[in-house]
Amino acid sequence: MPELPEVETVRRGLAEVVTGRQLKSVEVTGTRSVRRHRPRELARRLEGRAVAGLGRRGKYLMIGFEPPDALLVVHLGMSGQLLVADRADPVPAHTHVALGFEDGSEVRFVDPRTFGEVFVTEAGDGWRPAALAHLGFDPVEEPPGPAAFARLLAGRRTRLKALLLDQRFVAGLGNIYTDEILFAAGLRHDRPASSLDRAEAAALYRSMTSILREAIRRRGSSLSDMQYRDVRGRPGGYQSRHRVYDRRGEPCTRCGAPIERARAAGRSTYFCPRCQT
DNA sequence: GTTTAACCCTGCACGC
DNA sequence: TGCGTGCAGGGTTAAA
Repeated sequence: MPELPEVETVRRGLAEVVTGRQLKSVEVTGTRSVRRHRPRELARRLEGRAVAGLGRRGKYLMIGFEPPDALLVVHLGMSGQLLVADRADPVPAHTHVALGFEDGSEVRFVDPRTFGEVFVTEAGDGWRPAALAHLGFDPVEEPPGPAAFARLLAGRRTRLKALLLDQRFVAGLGNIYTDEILFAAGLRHDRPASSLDRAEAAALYRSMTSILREAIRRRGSSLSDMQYRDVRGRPGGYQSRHRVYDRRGEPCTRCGAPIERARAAGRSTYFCPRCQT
């Protein structure tokens, strides 16, 4: 399931391929993926325009068009992929949107579970569209700093796992990276956010920023066949660095205690019962 | 304000 | 081998 590091990897891969290219056609074959629009609306608003650049806010990918006042926003949901192909290549199952460029290349939005979506919106100031105004800070693009982060935690009684998953608080974390971040910080998922002292808040902030940067460096996490792939269909490499996620019963890499699984914020949650307090 | 559950959907693991 | 069942998860919404 693509989270911030995976979306960032897709953004970088896509930027290399489509920046400056003119969009020739938009073909919509899966209406659920473009549920905010009528099927022809994407084509009407974007065809004939050139790609100005790529951006990202949390798990949302933004393709900006010239003149810079329209954005094609993509959320990959659970199973979404953006794949670069040649127009002549066979079209994979569950391809819902195809962006055709003037040079014959194609960007395909493939999404078996259809939790993802694609929509077009006004760019707004500095690529901050109103449609994404609900998002909290992006921990890679706009890290608030440890002191401000501690202040954000202070007023919240919510448990840490639920808070980190809340896109209105911090944008880009999902189930995998919240568990990895909490382990690295030595904090349990069910600690109320407001119970952290200054050192714990700082540790959480450091873990969050450093794990995300390292995961981006390793091009994200891919856990199984269905899972995330980059724009060329290649898996990421960060899964080998997972210390707790999907490791129930395996020994903690730090203390040897078996990793446990619990239900938190409606999600499977993996943690070390000894290292995380 | 916070928490829980349901919903959308498909592939896959599992038990029989 | 084949079938049915339950689970997985991101985001939104409703209910508690």
